[in-house]
Amino acid sequence: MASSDYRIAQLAARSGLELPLELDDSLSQAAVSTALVSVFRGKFCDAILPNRKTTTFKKEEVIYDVGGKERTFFFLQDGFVKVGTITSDGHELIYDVRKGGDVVGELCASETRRPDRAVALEQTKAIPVPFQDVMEVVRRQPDLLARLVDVFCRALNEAYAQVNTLAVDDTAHRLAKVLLKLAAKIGQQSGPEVEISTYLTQEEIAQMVAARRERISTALNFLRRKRMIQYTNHGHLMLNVKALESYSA
Amino acid sequence: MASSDYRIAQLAARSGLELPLELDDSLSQAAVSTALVSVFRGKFCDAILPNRKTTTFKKEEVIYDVGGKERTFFFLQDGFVKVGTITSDGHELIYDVRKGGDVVGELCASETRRPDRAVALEQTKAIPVPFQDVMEVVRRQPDLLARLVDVFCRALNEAYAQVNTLAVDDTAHRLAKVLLKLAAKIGQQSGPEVEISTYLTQEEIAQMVAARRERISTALNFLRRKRMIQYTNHGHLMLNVKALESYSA
DNA sequence: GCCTCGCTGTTACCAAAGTAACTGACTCCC
DNA sequence: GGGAGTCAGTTACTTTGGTAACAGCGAGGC
Repeated sequence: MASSDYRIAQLAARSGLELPLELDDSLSQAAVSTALVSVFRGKFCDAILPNRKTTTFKKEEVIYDVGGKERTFFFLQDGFVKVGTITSDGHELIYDVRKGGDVVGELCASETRRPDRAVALEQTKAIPVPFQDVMEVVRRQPDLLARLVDVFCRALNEAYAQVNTLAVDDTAHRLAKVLLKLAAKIGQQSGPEVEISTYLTQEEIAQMVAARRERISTALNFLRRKRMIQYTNHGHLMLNVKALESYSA
Repeated sequence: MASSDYRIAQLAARSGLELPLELDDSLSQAAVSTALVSVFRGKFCDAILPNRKTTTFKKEEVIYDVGGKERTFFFLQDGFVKVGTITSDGHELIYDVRKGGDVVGELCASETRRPDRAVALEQTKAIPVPFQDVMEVVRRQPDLLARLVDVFCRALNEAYAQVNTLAVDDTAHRLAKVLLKLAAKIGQQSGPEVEISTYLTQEEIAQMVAARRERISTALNFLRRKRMIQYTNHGHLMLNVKALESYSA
């Protein structure tokens, strides 16, 4: 049903038809998942971060890049970062978005050349820590082991979730899932909705969904007509999390 | 060039045309990547496995399933296992294939309900070890930490590689990459080629490639006509690794 | 103010992949 | 030896998504 709606919307877009703006009858309470918050906060930071210097990255600045050989984790203090790679055909592909309290760069644990890259979406403060130091701290304080394992395991889970959605969902459903992930990770409650306060271009969203920008434009409009999201031209996204969840399920 | 060949092959298949069986002029030496062999062999096994009992799983038997709540790793002694999940639309999706010396079930480290499943492709011997015991051993022998991290990090790398290929490659290229992965993981050198000795149906290969079985049939035939692979009806795959690598690059 | 540039929205067209349906070959079991 | 079941190969048709091209809009610089 939802799927065939979207198909009709696509056809309508092509044929220039205007769709009625149906009011969604589920006036839902948005709820932000706290699934992936700040796994490294607390003890880990206390143990590893004192006496290290913070680096500040400007918006758009590359924190580390594909092919990099320095084996360092970055503990994000503040700001937002996109983690992804450059595909063989030269396009950017975004795996994940992380924020203050998260770590990035963990893939250097087994590779000598980084397969991924991280770029600041906003001005971001991060503390670089050599991988060896991380291991050393964990060896000395074995109760931190669970935290370290958790970081990898969550990332792995999410990566598989992405494989799943790429394997079965169409663009609109993938987009809904990406928006929900953003809500959980960088969204802030704003009345009944969740707001994404950092501005993302459709191109960037397309890189997260793994689809062309044009499709994203159509799909965002579709979700907006369905009252699952709101946005204006260069404005912020406001998400109706409950509606998106029921759509993407 | 290679891509447009495949397109022509598809059109030919539709129109009933027969293509000339071009001889591939690169008489290459196959080389099996040893990237992912047996990370947990050696010290880890010595430390964790003595005095535990082996479980034997028959071909097709489920080792653990989606939704399972037991938090155990399985150390594979012998045999071949597929790791994957059941998608929301009820189809199986295969993430990975593992063999004696590898571990499966590592995702239980952060989830309470397993998101994945593992099924024996052949008769398989495995030693179940509660996650807590794994952590305990690592705490006691911190030099094993690197091994544990490596297991997760490699899996994460591979998962991202899968996201990449799903995002950019067509079916034939994804298939070539899956075959190379199989060669590296469960292949055995056989003269100039690499043989996949466990029999996989096209349906199973389709679940690894995330495409319909019919596409796989067409794509396998395409690769066979190009002399990149050999196989007979219920027979084993023989891979020309070098040719596949140059195709999938 | 005007102009450029980057972002969004939309279209017509084409290529890739899913769907459904059927055929033939082989295996296993009675 | 016959029949059922499973797997591979192929096709016609439909749906989805990528391609290319362009128009409108708004912000910022000159």
